[in-house]
Amino acid sequence: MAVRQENEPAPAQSRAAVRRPTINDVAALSGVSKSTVSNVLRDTGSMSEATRARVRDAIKALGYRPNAAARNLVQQRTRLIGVVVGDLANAFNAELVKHLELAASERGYITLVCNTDGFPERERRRIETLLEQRVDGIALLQFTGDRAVIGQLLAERVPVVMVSCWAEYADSVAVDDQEGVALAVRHLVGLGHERIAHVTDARIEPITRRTRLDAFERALLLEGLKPRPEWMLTWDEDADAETRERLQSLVSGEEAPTALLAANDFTAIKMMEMLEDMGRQVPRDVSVVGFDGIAVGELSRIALTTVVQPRESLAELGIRMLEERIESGPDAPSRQHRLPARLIVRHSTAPPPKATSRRAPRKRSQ
Amino acid sequence: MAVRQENEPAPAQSRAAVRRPTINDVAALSGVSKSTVSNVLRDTGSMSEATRARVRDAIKALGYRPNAAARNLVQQRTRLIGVVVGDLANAFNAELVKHLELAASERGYITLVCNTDGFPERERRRIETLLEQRVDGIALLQFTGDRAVIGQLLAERVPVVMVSCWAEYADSVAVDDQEGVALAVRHLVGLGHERIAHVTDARIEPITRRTRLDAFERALLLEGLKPRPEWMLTWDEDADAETRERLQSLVSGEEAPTALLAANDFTAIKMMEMLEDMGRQVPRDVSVVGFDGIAVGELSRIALTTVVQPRESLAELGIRMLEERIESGPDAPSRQHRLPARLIVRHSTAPPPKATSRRAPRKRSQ
DNA sequence: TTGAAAGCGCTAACAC
DNA sequence: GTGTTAGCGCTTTCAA
Repeated sequence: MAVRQENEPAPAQSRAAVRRPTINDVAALSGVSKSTVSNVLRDTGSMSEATRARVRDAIKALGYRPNAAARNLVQQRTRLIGVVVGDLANAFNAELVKHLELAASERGYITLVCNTDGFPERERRRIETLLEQRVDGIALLQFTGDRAVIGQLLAERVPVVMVSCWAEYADSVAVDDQEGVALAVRHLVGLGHERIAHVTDARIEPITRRTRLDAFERALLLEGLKPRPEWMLTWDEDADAETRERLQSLVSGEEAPTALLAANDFTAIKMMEMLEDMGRQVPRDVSVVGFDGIAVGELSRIALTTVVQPRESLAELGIRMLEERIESGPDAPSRQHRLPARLIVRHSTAPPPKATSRRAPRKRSQ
Repeated sequence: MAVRQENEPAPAQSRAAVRRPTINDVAALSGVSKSTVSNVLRDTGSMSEATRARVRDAIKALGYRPNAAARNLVQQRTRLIGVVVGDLANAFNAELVKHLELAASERGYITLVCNTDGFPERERRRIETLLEQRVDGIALLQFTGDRAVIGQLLAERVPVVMVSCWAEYADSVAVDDQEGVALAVRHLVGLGHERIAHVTDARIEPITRRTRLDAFERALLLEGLKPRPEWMLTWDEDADAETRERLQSLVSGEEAPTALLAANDFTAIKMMEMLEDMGRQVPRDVSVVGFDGIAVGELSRIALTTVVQPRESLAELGIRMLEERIESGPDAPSRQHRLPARLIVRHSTAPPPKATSRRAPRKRSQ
């Protein structure tokens, strides 16, 4: 091992990143001007086949690759888009990001993925970075953070699309929460459940949380059931014990709910776990329905009945909307889309333990 | 809806992305030269407090934000790093990417995430894009693709680090597969298992696959057990039925294995599903051990005994190695790290159904 | 302490 | 068909 002397100069190669050939090198080698090279690269202008061939050869010989920074600088667009996500480790988000990356890439965009872990400070810094990069647009996913940020972005006239969340004043694409929740409630009622509780997740973006909760109450009402405030739980990862306690007291009463509708799959699975810890079987004692349709739910040991969000379409449409926004500029009116939800019935739902009422099953146009 | 005339000029805002203030604007407003502004921004040089304040005010007043493309161009470095991953929807990868993003961002790098779905063509295009962006370095995760690509990158002298996979000639960081597998085997043998099968996944990067398989055989030998080639399965998502058949015949014989060691959690869980489809209980009839330590395994309904990879350390160290490579240039010798594995015993393992031998439990220095 | 000027690698308008 | 030229927004000498 050579010991480095105190004042020895740094080793040769150090960070002097290998010099890459530029368009000038190509021009010199092929004996044309750099605009001709540029024209060949971008397939514009017109030139003789011979010239084109010579340029192509030079490019290959040198291993030339255009420098995006230079192009960005002069074109004033980067074909970069930022994707801001709370938690990539969440399966739903990961799948969404994956499809966003695909859709973006098919349209010639590169994605910069930013994981904020829900910290507003981190989020602010990430967005700042994205703006320095002059991203052409930003996709906000399951945005749990400071909503002021959105307003600020809009004020800066940066193209923004909300994917799987919602803001009145910004382009948004999300699942039809209302219909999704209604599907779930109808399914449970169809099985004979009349006492249905709702469990939401503190980390769901507030507007979506509110929407799903409202949809839940409305759906109950439509089924002739009365929403009970004490049956609305919020699960908070940071206050696990508290949730457990509330759930415990909820299910141990005589008039305990026979079904739980969770605002997402993650929570649904958590609830299954908790219930079984407490000695309640799912679905024998309590039915559980989720929302999202993440892959884990398919496992036969989980077999979660759930409302599926069309992740691929959400991503696809989100990117399309973002691109349109980029094209049309900040003054075009904002657009919102709701995509249809779909119920998948598996084995976490069953009729309630004992029939608590004898009213005839209601026919509904599904 | 206004109908657009044939030769009408395009609408005003259209894609003429809002003009952002430049360093010149700041210089003009604060009455200094742009080099002074630059110095204030980068906190270099020396200037009077008054000047600094004036420049700061101008920056704030204009909402100025430096343009990364311009900086990249002149500095010949981008602080961008590419992360190439096969499948983000895979929980292990998603977590790794998440931690890579964090570690990178803490060091001032931005990550470009590329999902290849294992298609060599897509992978090649993505890497090409990364190189056009002049990323400072690339992290290859669970790299299943064309290994020629790595050689090519190395030949181009691009800083590369393999995270959770291995290449002799490139910087690599991975878990200690050998020790991990040994832990699992010892655990099973300790429970009394003597007939242990191995199931790998066709999508695991070949070298890792090989390493784990070899480690498995070696561990068996060390325990005085004989590896049986017919007990080495490969699960292939695209040939699900075939795997099922092989598994079926494997477990239906008289001398069937009483335990399965899978090369990753995903496969382990798949095997649990298949076994239970076939009417075998886990762990009553067959024990199953995984490898990775993904979150799903923690669910009480899954409760997978598994070898945990230290994802956070892998990511952290991977980024650090990449940065060092960026600093030291392509000629520094390559470095490899193995991180310790940890066994987590949950409820997918138990003693074999009937004691098949009475040999005394062996004491081992763990 | 500050400024002038060159130039990073490319595109695009225009000339020839 | 092909070349010339003027930047894009910044950093970085080097002078003043």
